[in-house]
Amino acid sequence: MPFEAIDKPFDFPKNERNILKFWDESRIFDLLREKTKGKPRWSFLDGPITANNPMGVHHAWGRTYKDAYSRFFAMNGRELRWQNGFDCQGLWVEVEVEKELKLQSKKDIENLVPGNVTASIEQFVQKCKDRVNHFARIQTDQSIRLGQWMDWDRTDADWAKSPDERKSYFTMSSENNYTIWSFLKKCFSRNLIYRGYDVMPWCGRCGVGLSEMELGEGYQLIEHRSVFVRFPLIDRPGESLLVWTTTPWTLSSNVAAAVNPKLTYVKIQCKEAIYYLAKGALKFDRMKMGDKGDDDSADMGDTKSEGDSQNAENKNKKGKVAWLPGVPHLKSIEQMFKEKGGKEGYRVLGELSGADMLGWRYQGPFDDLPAQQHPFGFPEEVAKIVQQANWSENKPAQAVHQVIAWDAVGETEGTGIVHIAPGCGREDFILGKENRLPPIAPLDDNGNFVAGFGFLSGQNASKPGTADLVFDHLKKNDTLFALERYVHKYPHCWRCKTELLFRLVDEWYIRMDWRNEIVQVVDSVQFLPESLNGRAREKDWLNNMGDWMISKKRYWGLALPIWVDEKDPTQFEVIGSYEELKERAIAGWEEFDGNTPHRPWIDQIVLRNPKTGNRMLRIPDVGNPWLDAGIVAFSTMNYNRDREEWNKWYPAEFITESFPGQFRNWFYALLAMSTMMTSGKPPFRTLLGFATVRDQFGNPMHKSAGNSIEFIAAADDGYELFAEADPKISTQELQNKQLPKNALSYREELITDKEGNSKKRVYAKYQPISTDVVRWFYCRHNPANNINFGPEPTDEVRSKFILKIWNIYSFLCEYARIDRFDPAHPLIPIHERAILDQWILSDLQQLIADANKAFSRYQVMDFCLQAEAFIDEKLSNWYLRRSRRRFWKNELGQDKLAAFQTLYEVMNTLTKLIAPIVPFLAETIYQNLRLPRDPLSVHLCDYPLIESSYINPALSNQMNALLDTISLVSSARNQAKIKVRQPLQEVLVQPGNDSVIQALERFPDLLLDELNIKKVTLHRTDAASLLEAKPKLQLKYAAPKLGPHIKSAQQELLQLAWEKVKADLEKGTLTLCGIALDSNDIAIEFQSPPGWIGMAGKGTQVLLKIEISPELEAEGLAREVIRLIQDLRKSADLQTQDRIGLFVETHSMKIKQAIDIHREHIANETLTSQWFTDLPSSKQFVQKEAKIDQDPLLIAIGVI
RNA sequence: GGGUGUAUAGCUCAGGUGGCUAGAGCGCAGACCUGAUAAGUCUGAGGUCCUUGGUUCGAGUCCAAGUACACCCA
Repeated sequence: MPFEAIDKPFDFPKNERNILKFWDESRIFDLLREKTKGKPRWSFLDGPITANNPMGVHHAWGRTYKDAYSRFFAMNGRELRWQNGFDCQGLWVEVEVEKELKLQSKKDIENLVPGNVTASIEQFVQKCKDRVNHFARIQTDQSIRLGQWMDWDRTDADWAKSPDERKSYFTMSSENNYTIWSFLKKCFSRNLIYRGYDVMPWCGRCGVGLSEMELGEGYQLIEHRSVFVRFPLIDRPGESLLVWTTTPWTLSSNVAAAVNPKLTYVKIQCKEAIYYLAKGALKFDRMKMGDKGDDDSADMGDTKSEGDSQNAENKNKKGKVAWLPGVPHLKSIEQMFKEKGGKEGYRVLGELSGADMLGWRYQGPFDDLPAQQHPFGFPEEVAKIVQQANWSENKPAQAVHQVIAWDAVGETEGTGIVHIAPGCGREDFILGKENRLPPIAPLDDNGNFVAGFGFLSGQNASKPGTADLVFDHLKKNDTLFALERYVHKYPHCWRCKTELLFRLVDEWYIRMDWRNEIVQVVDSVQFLPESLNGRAREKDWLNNMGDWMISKKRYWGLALPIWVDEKDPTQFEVIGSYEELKERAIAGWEEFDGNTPHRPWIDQIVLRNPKTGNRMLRIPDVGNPWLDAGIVAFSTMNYNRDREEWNKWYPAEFITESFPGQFRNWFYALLAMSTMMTSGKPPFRTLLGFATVRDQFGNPMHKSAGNSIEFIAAADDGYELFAEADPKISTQELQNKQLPKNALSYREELITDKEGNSKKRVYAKYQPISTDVVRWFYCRHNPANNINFGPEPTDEVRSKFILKIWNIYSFLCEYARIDRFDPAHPLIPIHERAILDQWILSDLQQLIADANKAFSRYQVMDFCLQAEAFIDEKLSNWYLRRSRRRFWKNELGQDKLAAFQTLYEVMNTLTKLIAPIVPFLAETIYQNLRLPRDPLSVHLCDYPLIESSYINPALSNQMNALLDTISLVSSARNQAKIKVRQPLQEVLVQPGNDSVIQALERFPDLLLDELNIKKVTLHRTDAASLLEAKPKLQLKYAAPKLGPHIKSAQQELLQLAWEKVKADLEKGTLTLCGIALDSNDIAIEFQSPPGWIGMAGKGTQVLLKIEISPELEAEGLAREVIRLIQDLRKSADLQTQDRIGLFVETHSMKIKQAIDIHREHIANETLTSQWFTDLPSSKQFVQKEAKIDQDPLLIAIGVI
């Protein structure tokens, strides 16, 4: 039976859980799939979520879009795949597993089973799989809680299956991995796969190289010690190059020194020694930025703010180097010479060009190390490659130290002579190759010195103690010139925050010289929202990106199917499938078969090189995880097993993901891989990007910042946020400034932070938000902008939308139940219903049209805002407010029935319109409204289409005109300071357009009731104006006609009498400064005449008579009395339909008389069935002392 | 260092092709309405439309330079 009573207050989160149960038990999702089976397809491709942690509220944004659009298209009768995806492989999982197992390094991983690397990796990989499965299941449950409909793995039996057999896709599945193999094979057969040697940023903790893109994410301003070193010149006894470096450990691997041949250098004598350095470097103020000659004196008076350097984040001010507080500012090099020279100071002996110095040979600071003495560089493996690739002469580094040319050398950083270590820096490496110098690569995977570096071997390069060892060594051989503390921006591992090192490594790449093919594909897909210019961004990335580095020296991930000839590292092959591997394997197949294509099992496989007959071994590297995610347009759509089926779903109609980063990540991988796999068919038609979730103050969300919110906390559990500060700050201040308001409770704690400072932390606890609120919150937002999420913004959405629609629904149920309204009753034809009914149904059709348009264009925000406006401005605030009395009537007559049928239809339709966005709320309302003949669930209904016979544009215009007019009159009332409760006699309206006239002729009652006025009189349009008129030029139209005469025309217009202007305009032309203008060119402003209250807007004028007769006053007083009684009824918790006994007592004759005159009216309004002449003594009665104006009034009521 | 974008009320944001006496929501203040409302209505306070120059009768809007921030790239 419809219209069950509704709990007050209503527990929305609990209700959502009940709805989930209902969907489950009644198999609603299955029924939907049955309903849409065989219908036209709408292909959605899910971008996989990283299965590494429980969901945060930020995950809900994209998942809400995915669900809302899926549900819409399903209601629209389209068939979907409903497949969710999990991203499983990669370093992020490994890092978390390492934390779990408390492992510090790759060495620890390989020693999990002591002494057995293979077994250790096997165990580690298994832990990674376990973690992925664990969190995939949690995310599945949480997504279900979000209301996301996908074909989920729900039962233990589902989760016991292999990833290949589950309903969601997993990038760790064998299918996914083998499909990537086939992609790599295609690349290989086009000769695009190569092995590259390069110096890369390297994280010694993770043991991986970082790509350029990862590098950018981890720059921090930190302090290092930099050093000035002397390189003694071999053919010039007593003379030295002066060299500066911020990475002392790289001096061990020095090979050359670079100068700029175009710069001028100076020869300086200080004490007995002679030094060479760049002329410009000598006196340069090293605290200034060196880029531009920026010596303008514009920063006068800036000294105060410069001195104010307590700011830890010392901003990079104009021309100033960013610096840390507490670190001494840098000395100039000249100052160092002065200090070293004592009384004698220093002398400049001469100048020379950098070009003159080229070829000078010098003695390196670490020439006695074995590493410096090994031909072709060091260590052995590197030397081998260098020799093979013919990058250098057959000499050790120590024998080739010399001055080389590099035009990037400047004189504003260091000494203008740059220490070059080709094994420790990217530019150094390139320079080394150009000059045929052998590289020395000092570090192993963990950032420790390898053997061959004497006392340095085994030391970690980024530990400060290592720098001390270097300094000691330099002091011992008397090459240390000066030490200093130095501040710079230095890259860190974005994942574990360790300082990065630069290291010579070999990695595998896909050459991307076929990027134009991808660009063409990009041209054929749609990027939304348009304001983001996604296509341009993607193209920009494609045109600027380097080759794609696909390898990582780790354990858990795609096993790159590359096998290299054991004896000739230049020969390698890519394997494209399981079958091919089986065919080619000459050893290890038995160990491998039956396992997933992962390490360590795959590592056992040995192939034979058909060209050389040598054995081929797999490279130990795993793949870039974007390969995993980029292949899913194939691996999840049956590309390998059923090409015909794949063709039906490819390309996807729609994808949506958070865009920061994805133009170079998932979007890129998807586009690139699809281009390669299909020779140019796009993987999707429309891409919807959306921005980033912030906290409600606009700050990034971080667990450590206390402002992040877990998804399940927002949905069900409630959540705590915290802010912290110095204990001296009062708790109150923290609450006011740094925490959102409206918390349920607060608590505070004293803590000690990492630096050992004691801090006060204040926690604020909030109630759960409920997922419908979260979903509407996201959908109503512009996807191009970041969204600020928190208790206050979500509260706003709750009251603005969820509660508003809920209250209308609750009103409908309450009265429908009282009146036993039967929705199955034959419908009253629309033209026989009240004007309000016709109007709201007409405007509802517009909303239906807007909804269909917005959803099918992937602009759901437009619909949400229109729905909010419809519900608030039209339905709640006008239709229902003006219709309430129709529902209060005693008997169920035609008009009341029409009102019920109308409100029922509006609510029923609205429910379907919003169902894709707020599925729980919609289902709840629908279930309480539906008839037995209706579909079992709102989600099994068809999405509403417009009913054209309901559409009545003229009526909409009239109603808008009426609302405008009402707004004018109530503004006038407000100005006159007469409450609406006080009836007034008359309002005059001079209409500005036909809609106002029609409205006031058709339905004046709406205006009179709303404004509590007895009579409205239409003032003739052609009569004299009600208000005093002031004509002004409408510049938008008049200006082009008047041109330079505008000012004089304005003057002339001021002089003219209004009657004359009006008469001229009615004739058609008004001439100013000899130029003909028409009525469009003139705007008219109005002022009310003295003694009247008037308003004007949109051409309409209203004039309100404010005289109050004794009759009107009595009526007003009666209404005051009614309101007071109603208040009392409400505060006494009476039921709406309870009948009461009433006692009223006052000394005011006016009020007494008003009550007597309106006795019957008061009784009707307040459901009074018995008037008491004495104060009833019964306990059932409640009483209240009230006041009308200054007169006291005693009221008592009780249920009878 | 290069590219792109943004800069409007305390906060979040609107403001095609120049006509603006610059708007909305939230927040704030006052009044009002209310037996669906956890709401709503009306009014008010609050802006150097980032800065400086230019084009124009007229610039939030167009142009140039600068500053700050964001994103992308190196």
